[in-house]
Amino acid sequence: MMFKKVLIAEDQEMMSISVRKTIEELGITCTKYTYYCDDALMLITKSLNDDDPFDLLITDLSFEEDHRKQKINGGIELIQAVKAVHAHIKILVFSVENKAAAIDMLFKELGINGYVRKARHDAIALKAAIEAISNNRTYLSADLKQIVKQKNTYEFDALDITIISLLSQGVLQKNIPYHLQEKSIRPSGLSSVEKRLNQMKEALDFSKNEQLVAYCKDYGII
Amino acid sequence: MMFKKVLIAEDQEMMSISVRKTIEELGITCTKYTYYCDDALMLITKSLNDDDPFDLLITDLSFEEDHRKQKINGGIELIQAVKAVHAHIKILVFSVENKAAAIDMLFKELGINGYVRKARHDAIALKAAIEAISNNRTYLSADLKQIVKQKNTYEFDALDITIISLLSQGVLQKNIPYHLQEKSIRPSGLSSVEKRLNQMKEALDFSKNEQLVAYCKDYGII
DNA sequence: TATTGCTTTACGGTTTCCCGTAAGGAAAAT
DNA sequence: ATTTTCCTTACGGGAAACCGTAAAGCAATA
Repeated sequence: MMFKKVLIAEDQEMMSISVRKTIEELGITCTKYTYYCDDALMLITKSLNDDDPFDLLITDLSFEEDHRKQKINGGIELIQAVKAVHAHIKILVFSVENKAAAIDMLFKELGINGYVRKARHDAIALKAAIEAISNNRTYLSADLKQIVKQKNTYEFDALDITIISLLSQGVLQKNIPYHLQEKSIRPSGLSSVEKRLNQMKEALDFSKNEQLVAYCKDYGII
Repeated sequence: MMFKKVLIAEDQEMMSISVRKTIEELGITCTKYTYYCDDALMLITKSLNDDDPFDLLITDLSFEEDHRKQKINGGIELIQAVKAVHAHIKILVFSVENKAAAIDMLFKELGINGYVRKARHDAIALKAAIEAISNNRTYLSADLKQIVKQKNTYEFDALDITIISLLSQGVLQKNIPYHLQEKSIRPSGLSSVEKRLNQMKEALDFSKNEQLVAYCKDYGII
């Protein structure tokens, strides 16, 4: 039972054009699209009020800021907001993100129905995903399934991220306890800071803080 | 004088579709496309041999690896290889990259003719870029021009980049002289390393190495 | 209340880093 | 050849980070 009404939230105009074209090729005629998260939520709520709801939301994860200030920042927040008003809409995420932990979270915590990565054969993958979801299955491409399985990445929590952020801003390690107290983050002792840094370095097989900063920058953690 | 023959090197199928569509809308009918760098170079050389050369290459920067092992890795290498066989072809880079240093390098060192970022209004930007380049102008969108202009007060040279790379890989500062000697980079003394680090931190108003690593990651310097 | 187990904090010794100063060395100028 | 200048290297004292261990806090349990 193919979808009838689809909403596309994607800020790259070129990519949005392609998604529309692909949808069209599947014979879905009632398609709306937007370049902004706030608009996407607005269209969803409006369609509910009009008693003509969307069946599927195809959304990117990263949206760039511009002059139009948004309340909703990024695809994750959008999915949460949409789920809050329209719990049963199917959601297909279409993004370049390929970090196992992040994708795993999308399925487990946000309950998305499919994930297609912007990559070499994304057009065919997108069609397959829409097809699968319309038949009440979930979709995740084979290569990503493997990556998700072997996710042995360290889970950074708020304390970890705060510590590394402070370091990357030039705060002396011995002064970090003061900053943590200001933010009411516990534990805040210098030894705890040292312990956490050692845990992170141990888990990732690093020896220096500089490596942690580089790693967190690479993976968008800070 | 609009282009007649255009080659598209772009590994994301969806994005490639959109680029083709955009080109078509400009009235350019002789278009070839490929998902691989090696194929792109091959098509360029073949067109030269056939005495029917391409006028314009539109290429992405990042290409993902897959089962087809490539000699040319990424858009930068592709541009260098293409320039080597066909010096006068116009080159338009179409990428998500928004690091000032990287984009600046593309124009100054690789001599590209235009840069369009994959972003909100990329379709209209791509058309404008092709239009501009066909009139022997270069193209860089206004927002990126600003970023490139106000780029770093400090010019990182090979020594700087090597030092910061080593730090970000976990090498102890006191061991850096050894690594520099292995790479035959001079000066290599520990004091010189310290001096350089201080120069960089002074110029950027930083106090710790962690800040330098974060900065260089942000601007794509390492 | 006392015990147990766990987490957080405090402390001291060692290593590394930081920073100023002085010595060494090469190239240019006289 | 000598001086000047600039850059590189060496060294040493003090600050910060690193690391192990011990003490203190705290919650759960009996």
